[in-house]
Amino acid sequence: MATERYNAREAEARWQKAWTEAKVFETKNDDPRPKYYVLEMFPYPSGRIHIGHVRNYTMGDVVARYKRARGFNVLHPMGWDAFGMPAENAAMKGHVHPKSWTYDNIATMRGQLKSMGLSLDWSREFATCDVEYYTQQQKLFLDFMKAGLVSRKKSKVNWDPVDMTVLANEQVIDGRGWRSGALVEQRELVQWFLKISDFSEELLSAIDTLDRWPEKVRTMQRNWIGKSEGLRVRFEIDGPAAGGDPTIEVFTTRPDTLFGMSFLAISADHPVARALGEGNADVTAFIDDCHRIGTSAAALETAEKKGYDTGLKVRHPFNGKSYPVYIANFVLMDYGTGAIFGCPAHDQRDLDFARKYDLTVTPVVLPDGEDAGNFVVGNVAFTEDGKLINSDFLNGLGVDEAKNKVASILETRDLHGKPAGARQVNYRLRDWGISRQRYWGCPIPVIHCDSCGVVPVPTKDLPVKLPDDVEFDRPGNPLDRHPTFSKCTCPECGKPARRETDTMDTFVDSSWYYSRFTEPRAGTPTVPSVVNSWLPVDQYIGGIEHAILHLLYSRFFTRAMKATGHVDFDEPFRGLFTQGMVVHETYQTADGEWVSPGDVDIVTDGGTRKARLRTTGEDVTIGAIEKMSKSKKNTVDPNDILESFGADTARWFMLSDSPPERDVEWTDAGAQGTARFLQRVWRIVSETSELVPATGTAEGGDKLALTLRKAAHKTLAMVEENIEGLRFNVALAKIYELVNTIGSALANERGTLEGDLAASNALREAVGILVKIMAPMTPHLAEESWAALGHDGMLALSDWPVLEKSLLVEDEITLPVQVNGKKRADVTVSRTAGNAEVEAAALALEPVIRALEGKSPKKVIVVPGRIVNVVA
RNA sequence: GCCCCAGUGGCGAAAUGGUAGACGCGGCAGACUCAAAAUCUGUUAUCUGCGAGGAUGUGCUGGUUCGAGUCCGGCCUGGGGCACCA
Repeated sequence: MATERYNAREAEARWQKAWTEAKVFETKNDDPRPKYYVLEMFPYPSGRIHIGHVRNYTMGDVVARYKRARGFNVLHPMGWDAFGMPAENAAMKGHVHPKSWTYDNIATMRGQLKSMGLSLDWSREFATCDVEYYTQQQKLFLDFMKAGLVSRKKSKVNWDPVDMTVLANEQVIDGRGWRSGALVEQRELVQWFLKISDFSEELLSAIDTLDRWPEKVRTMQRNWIGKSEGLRVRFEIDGPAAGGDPTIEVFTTRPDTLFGMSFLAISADHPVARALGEGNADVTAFIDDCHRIGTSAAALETAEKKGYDTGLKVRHPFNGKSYPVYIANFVLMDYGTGAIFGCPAHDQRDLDFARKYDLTVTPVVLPDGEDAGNFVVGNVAFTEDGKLINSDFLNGLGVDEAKNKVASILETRDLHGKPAGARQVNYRLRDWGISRQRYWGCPIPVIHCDSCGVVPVPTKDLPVKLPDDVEFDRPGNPLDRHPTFSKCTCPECGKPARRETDTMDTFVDSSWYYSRFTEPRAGTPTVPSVVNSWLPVDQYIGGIEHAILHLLYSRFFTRAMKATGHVDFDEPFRGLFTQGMVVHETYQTADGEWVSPGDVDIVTDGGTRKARLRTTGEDVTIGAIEKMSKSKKNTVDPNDILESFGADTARWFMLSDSPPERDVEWTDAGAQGTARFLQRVWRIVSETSELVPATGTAEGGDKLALTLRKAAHKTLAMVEENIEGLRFNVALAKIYELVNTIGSALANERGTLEGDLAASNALREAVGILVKIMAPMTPHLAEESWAALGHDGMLALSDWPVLEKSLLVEDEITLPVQVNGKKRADVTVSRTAGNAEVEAAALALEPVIRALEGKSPKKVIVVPGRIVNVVA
């Protein structure tokens, strides 16, 4: 058969051009068909697309192309999450302006994405660093201010005392600044916040409505919001008050354990701690020590638990005893009241602390089945339910009863003019600090006036544009030292004033871009009628690493935009899918240098794989399969893949094998296998077009014709089901099976196919279905094949095949037969056979009789259409 | 440290509580070829057996069930997130 090989490079460029020229993927807002909005998380323009992008955008594209074929008006846009630190780092390192660095990167990456053949509406593209985009974002900010959703308060930052600059958490390594190596300090700055905590309850309860989100993401968000019901308890200071207030208030979810108290601990930032620190060098030293741990929760909680005994005592509300007050490095000022009471027997952290400082451990909750006389707590706290002991009037109660009793008493008792206790619902979720002391972000549009205070920039004066003439020759915020940026006049009184130099967290940019795509050039943030018709996003696809922050901020932002009239819906993402990462083997030379896969040859020597350095032939060690990272050099550049194999191979391979939510490993051998498979499909298409030139209708037929038709329609049904469920790897496996069926028919039944019209029409139908169901994954090959089969017009514009359900029904079914849960035989029965009939047939089988060893069955379980289990 | 997730052949994996290993990669054997590549066919969990077959097997461990990779309890290992990386 003189079939030419499929030339991916040539065909892909040709079809990409044809799609662009015909504007096939440009979406109209007034199209009457039902809408479908599919969106992948937009990329940060780091310079080159990453293999993870290839995977993410291929998945979205499969959905987009599939839904388009099924008759939807599909919106599938792309843009750039273009503000952020790397541009400034590049500016400091390479003397290139963040703006040109970013836009150059975008140009490169746009080209790479285009070569993937994604069905994107490029006419809607924007970058968040476009002045047009951040102007609208500034308008939103001003509207949020008006609506009372913005606040200013003091909050902590990591401060590098040598570079004199604020550091991001990732720039703090082992407590030191990444460039200077100086010990990082905490500083308090007055910063801008969005009041996400106003929506804590709403964001929590609405999680129940997100039924097309992964359960694990919903759980993570629930835990993050962290609703807890507890009691604020005020303890009287035993002796002179520090700082005026004669009491210290704690928040606890376990008021039932009050009688097990052995200390009270306050945060290093608690007003009492600060008051004690004044004029006391020891206290100050301890507080400074706490501040050096950093600001990240992970650092705080993995640090060794330390406390400082202040010498202060508090009086217990019930037993009248005094307990020591510690300043402790694990108590957070941001959560609750910044103070806790410690009950070591029933809280692990308190127990660790008590053991370290030799404090008493009194169990007050007795596990069921334990004896109060012998029960002791060792090094594991008991945190579950039980009966109260050693607790005076609470003895014998359950945990919940005891909590209620304590709350009822304390909320009616007076302590220095206020109730001694108050029930409170508390959330872990904190307000969203959006201030960044950096250049490459959206300027916060406010002005500071000595007379008028904080004044919003009037809308007519927007945008507050980032100046281009900035220098990165030293660390710190270039906006601060810019000669004119901060100089302005107060819009209210006209006196000289200062412009805010903080810019916004880049999470703000990504919290509403999905709405902007619906009308990306509008002079308002959104056009409500348009955005309300498109949103919510039907299918959002992105990395699991965004499970909490980005997705929660977006959910909040949508509500804030609703409150200010920009949108009229609550939840931005109806369906969410979180994909796994792309991983790769690592390679290391004998002296520990990491080696890139591109510099390594893999050889198989007697069944074992070995790796050699291509240049020198030196053996290198094959290491663990890990997340691709620059430091381990185990990255694969998608460009190489696209150039050597073509987009369809890259796309197909990214979808095959691994389930999309799991990590996937890129292997060269796998890519080659995919390329071979695509050539095989091309041969099948070519042979079919030569063999069956006429267009006939497939119907009826027997033997081969029926086999082919059944295989094609069964595959069609499975592919529909598995694309809808985003199980791409399974959909692909079913396509392989169809190709195997068609391939073996072409190889072994040539005579029938040439002589029997029913068979040849069935072949043609099967190949046509094959091409169409592959089109979402390998669109270029599918277009080329469609044309080769003699069709006019683009496949991208044609409909999905119509499923003939009658072909899915089988007359006979084969059921496995188990004896005591072990499979012993198969039984083939009519589809309509009743349970008694199936049972009789199963018991008559020779292997079943043998397995029963003469015993009579006690019970026979027949699950219709599934299985027979004989219990002996 | 806290929250969440994953673990199945040599490898990637499949499996509404119902035949564990579909499909692919790799390997092995064969066909075609002067030869190679490409292609095609067969085979491929482990142990045992000439074979029919039998036994074992889904990270470890205990449980629920007629039946558990799947559900529940306790562990182990790896990964993601932890509020200024995006």
